[in-house]
Amino acid sequence: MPSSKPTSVTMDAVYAAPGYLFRRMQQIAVALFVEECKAFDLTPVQYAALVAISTHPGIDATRLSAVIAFDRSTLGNVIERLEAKEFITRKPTLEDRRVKLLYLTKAGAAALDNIMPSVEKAQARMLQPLKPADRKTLLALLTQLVDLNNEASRVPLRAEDALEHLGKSG
Amino acid sequence: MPSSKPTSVTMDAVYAAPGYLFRRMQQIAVALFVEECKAFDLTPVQYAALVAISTHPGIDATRLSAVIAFDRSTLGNVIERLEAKEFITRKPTLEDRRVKLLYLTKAGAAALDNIMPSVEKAQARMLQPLKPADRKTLLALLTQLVDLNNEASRVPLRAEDALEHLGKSG
DNA sequence: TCCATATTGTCAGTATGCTGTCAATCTCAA
DNA sequence: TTGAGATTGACAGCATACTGACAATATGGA
Repeated sequence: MPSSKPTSVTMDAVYAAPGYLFRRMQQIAVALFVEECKAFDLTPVQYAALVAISTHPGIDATRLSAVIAFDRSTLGNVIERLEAKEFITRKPTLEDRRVKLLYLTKAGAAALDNIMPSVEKAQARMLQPLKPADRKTLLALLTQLVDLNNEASRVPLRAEDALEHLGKSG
Repeated sequence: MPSSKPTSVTMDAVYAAPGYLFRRMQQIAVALFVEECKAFDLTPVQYAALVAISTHPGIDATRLSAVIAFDRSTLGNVIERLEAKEFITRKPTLEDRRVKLLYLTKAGAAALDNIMPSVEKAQARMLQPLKPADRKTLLALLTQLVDLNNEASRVPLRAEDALEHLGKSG
């Protein structure tokens, strides 16, 4: 039974690794979102962006990326697609000719209203298999962990950044 | 306070949604993995594939996709890259001319040995911010949830599939 | 004012992930 | 044995994600 080779990794070790479990849950979460929301032509990412733009009308792309913890590069394409669907508009500003401010269109606002119940159903389904008490525990620990690990990701969440554009001319 | 408009979503609702938290933790987990393992030229996905091939020498791509819960399409590219790095080899078989069996090369086995400590360090860092007891709780709930939601993802985990190829000629 | 520096949106390149399709091949029942 | 149906690897197309670079523009100090 003993061997001269280094201890080899087993699949069980992989299955028990937090990184593997997070990847798997992300996979599952997206699948459930897509299944519940397929009628609305919005991905989870596009949905989050839409909510942020709805909450912060006139935000610019860089600020938006901080508010939803998205890479700036990735966000460019997301914005492009949301604009193609006519859910948002991009308006240049005279104050700073580099930035383009983002606004929800009527269609975008309507889409948001319509999709909400399905999003909530998807979110509920993710935790459904757990007992209610366990759901609360998991959610609390996860929230805590994401917050404490915020700086570890390339694009940390900066919810406050959303307010910056208000102070510019106000 | 009452309004004729539908209740609008807030960012706080997004931040508290399990789907958002899972996406965020996945982001963080990958960032930590890459940071710890950047010297080894292996992504988390490539690492998992390598472990599975190491554990199941002579597995084919379809079986492999079931063992690590990966889309078959995606896996093709992953295998391609692992082959380009000469960490694995693909060998056609006479029994079934459609399949190509996967084997670790010496370089692949060495890479796996070398990267292991860094992988473990990355995995540990993900949960580091939590109290030890909370880490155990989170891990247990997460394992449970992933298992119970297994069928929800497009590519459910089928760990047993790995053994199928053994029965063929044995 | 002018210039070093920073910021903004964009782009190219790489790597997951998913849907859907296809040709080659295998299997099994009629 | 043969032909319908399943399986396999491959591919095209779309949508995240990240790295690194770039031109246009802004900003603040010398």
